[in-house]
Amino acid sequence: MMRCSVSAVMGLRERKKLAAWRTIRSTALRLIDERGFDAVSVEDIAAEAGVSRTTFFSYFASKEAVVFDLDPDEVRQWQALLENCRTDTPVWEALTDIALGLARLLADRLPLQKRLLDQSPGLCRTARGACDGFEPELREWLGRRCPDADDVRTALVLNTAMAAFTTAAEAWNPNQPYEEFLELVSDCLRWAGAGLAHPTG
Amino acid sequence: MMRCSVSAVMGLRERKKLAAWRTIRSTALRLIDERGFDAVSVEDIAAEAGVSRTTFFSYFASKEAVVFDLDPDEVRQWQALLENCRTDTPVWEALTDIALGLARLLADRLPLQKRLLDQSPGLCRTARGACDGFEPELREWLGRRCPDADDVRTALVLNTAMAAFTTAAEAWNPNQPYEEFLELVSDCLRWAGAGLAHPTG
DNA sequence: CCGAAAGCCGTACTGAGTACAAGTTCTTAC
DNA sequence: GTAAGAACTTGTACTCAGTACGGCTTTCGG
Repeated sequence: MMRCSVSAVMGLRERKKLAAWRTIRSTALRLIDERGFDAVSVEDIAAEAGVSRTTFFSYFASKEAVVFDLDPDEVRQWQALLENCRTDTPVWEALTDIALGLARLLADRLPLQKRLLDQSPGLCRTARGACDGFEPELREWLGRRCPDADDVRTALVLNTAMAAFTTAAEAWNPNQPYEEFLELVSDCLRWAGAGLAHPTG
Repeated sequence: MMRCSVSAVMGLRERKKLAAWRTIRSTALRLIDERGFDAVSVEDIAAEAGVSRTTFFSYFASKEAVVFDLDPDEVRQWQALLENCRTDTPVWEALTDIALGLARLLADRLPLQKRLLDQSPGLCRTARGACDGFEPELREWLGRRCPDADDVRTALVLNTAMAAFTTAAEAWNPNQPYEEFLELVSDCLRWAGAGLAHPTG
């Protein structure tokens, strides 16, 4: 076991799985972009991607997941982002860095996601999905980072940071250059960090 | 039209509608409390309440709505809360007052809702529902209150306040006295208002 | 009391999500 | 290389939320 030839780096099975994942996802995004989220059924996606409906649901937990789930590569980057985080800076600064890192990580797909959210009412419910998917890992990270802190306070920090990120995502116009979004994220986190009871500074 | 006899205060039609609403709602909460959200179908609720499935959906937009929607009486109280808000205090203070007023308004049902959320995975997705339902009106209120403010900043204030409220609701144990929850709401809003970048104060 | 509006119900449909058994493809240990 | 077995795919069949609609009953206004 664990031979080191090229094909053993990632077995045929794994490679096929990743390829299927990407085919399904890109097919789904294309169709949804063309017709709108509600006008595309899972059936349509599966057929167009050349798999069965059953298989679609073995890759994605729901129809919405196909819009929001991360590519395995991106998952690795996201994990690296959390791991390589400086531990000598204040928590809020570290969180800001993570938020900006995440924003950069999502640069390819967020504009599309934003457009879909803006036009597809059926997707609004999960608007938070764009960011909520990262909550469990972030929570864990925060717990490791501040093991002695008050639970409520920690949760508040996390939820507020996510609210700031979401606010930036909502305010941003996907036709603007991505830099604008990064600045919005930065602004929102700075404001929330400084305290919203104070007048704008 | 517009006679002032007793029966004209609220026509028979309206009274029946309100009665039906309350019957459906209380039936639903009872069943869901007994068996869990996912183990109760809309069919069950409708049957037990003595109406048709169709009628259920004419009263509630979704199965989740029956858990979170406000009683018309509560809607009036909620609107009054927004209207009677002092305009001479800083926004964040006013928001804190509203949050506390809302918490008091929900005192009857929030413990039950919290219990349901804690145990019913199917409801988690809408966890925000407990508070998101108030967003549109709050947003409007904020817009009226600060017509000249930066849109992003305003949205951030709103989203952060809701995050604080949600954090309190998540942290609170429904078996604790309700006072604890009110204090949590107050704490979370105070912290967020003071700025999360600063150490606990 | 009569017409119009509002409300209720049964029926029938779409589409998401799950369960499962049978078939296919890859892996691995020999 | 091959055979046992794990992992993956697929079709089928089901449950349930949510929508559309036509017909019936109740209430309202005059």
